[in-house]
Amino acid sequence: MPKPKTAISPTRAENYPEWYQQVVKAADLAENSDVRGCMVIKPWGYAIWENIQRHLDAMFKATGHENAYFPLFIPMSFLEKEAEHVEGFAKECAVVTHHRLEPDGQGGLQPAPSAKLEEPLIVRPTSETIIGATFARWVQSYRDLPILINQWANVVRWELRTRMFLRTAEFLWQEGHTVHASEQEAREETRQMLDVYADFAEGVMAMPVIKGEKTAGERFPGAVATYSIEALMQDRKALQAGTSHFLGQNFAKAQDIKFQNVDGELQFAWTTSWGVSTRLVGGLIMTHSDDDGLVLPPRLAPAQVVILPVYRNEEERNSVMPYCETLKMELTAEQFASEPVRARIDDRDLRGGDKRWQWIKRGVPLVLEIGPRDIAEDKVFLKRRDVDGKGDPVLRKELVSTVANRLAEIQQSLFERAAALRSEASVKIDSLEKFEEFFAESAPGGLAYCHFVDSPAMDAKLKELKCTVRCVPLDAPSESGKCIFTGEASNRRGVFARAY
RNA sequence: CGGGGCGUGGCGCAGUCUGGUAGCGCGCAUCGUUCGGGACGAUGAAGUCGCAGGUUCAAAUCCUGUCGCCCCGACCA
Repeated sequence: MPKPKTAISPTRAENYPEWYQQVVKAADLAENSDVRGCMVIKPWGYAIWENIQRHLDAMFKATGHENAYFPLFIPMSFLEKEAEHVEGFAKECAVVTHHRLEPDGQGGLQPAPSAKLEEPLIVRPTSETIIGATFARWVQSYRDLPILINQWANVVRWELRTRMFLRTAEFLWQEGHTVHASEQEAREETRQMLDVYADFAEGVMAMPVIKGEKTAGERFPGAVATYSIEALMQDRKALQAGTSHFLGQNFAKAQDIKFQNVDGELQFAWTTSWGVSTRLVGGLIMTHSDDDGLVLPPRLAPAQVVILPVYRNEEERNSVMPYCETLKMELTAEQFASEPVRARIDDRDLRGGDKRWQWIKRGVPLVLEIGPRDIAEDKVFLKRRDVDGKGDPVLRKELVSTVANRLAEIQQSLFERAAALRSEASVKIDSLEKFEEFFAESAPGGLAYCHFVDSPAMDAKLKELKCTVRCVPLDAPSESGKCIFTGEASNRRGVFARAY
């Protein structure tokens, strides 16, 4: 049987969405569950999420936030308090109506009519309302502010069409919720957390992002302003990777979050909320992976170095294994990005080629093979995941002293590769004609920077082209121009793209 | 909610039109030969054919009902 050229089939070029599914499967990240739209996150995928959590959590704490936990259930009436919020989420809420089951008389179960809840509970799609109601009790004086809270949780949004990690009915995330005495402070918080997300995405995930503000149509329901980080995937579609919302006094008024200021006057507080989810894992996959499977940036890799012992018999094993064990200890004594290098030995009773390909598909940055021949020369055989080729022999001593540098190099090169794709796919467009060409069905697409003014005409055109306005970049220079859709005057460009 | 498709060992499928002993590939287990880029051979374990009725001497196959899943659309802070 001829060896397939690539570990993943189809390739990205052949069928990108199918390639994505196959990578998730081949890398052992997750699988579909018995519940529609919900996935089982497997150990390798969950370990990546844990690394994401660990880094973000440290960044949240470094900016003064504390973790807390609020209920999974929210009384239905809470959702009704903020009109726009209802509009946004009501259509996709799971509702709990009973608290007991009973036999249905046909061998099955049914909700007991006598156990019907007086007021239905919804499973949180996001927690602004319940957290806001709680905050209302916590806040009385300006001395109680600011409140800076984060929670790690699961939420449910009954999406009709789901894709693993990118959009699932239940997903894991963190949601930050803060309360401030002044508008300015709340606005600064919103922007600070957007910066945290961007720093994390670029520094830890090696995923370049654009920081920007959402247009009115794309705003979080109930928010005054929504900011996001937007990343470009390898198929040139954009992915919203994180959002930070300035909620103004909307939720404070809806939920009665009031305090007395220095002058004894009663005022509504200013709130923010911000979140990222397991969708980041989807972004990670689509930013770096190739036709042999997942490619992990070292800072998030559950294992940064995997050692594969090669031996044919017990005698060889007895010399190879201790060599590997010592090497592993030497490697884990090294530091990369202020953490011990994560190395592991794969001594499973599997064929060598099989094992090697498993780790390639799982995206491990460095894979080492060590057999009697290497030991004789005090070498290891090193394969770097992000570059083509079989690998090279390296002196053991040299490997140990350079492992941190090599990981840093991979981290850097992944970022640069992604940034290069993005700049190649980014263009300024100043006419509707060019815009239509750029987003034509047959065109590769990408990021189009255009002058625009929100209008029904624009919405219609975007819908026709299956394209969306992603954001107005915060670092966009002010320049005068004309909206490509209506010709109205505009002083800033927005980013347009097809999106997930 | 509209259109289409599919439910058969762990996974992927054939068999259904034309009713007659449930099959194939992968995976799994054992043994042997192999082994530095995805091995090969032999043997073996594993399925009440989504569920419930009906027709029939006989149903994976035909009929009725029902449940579930997938794809396309609509929807998607």
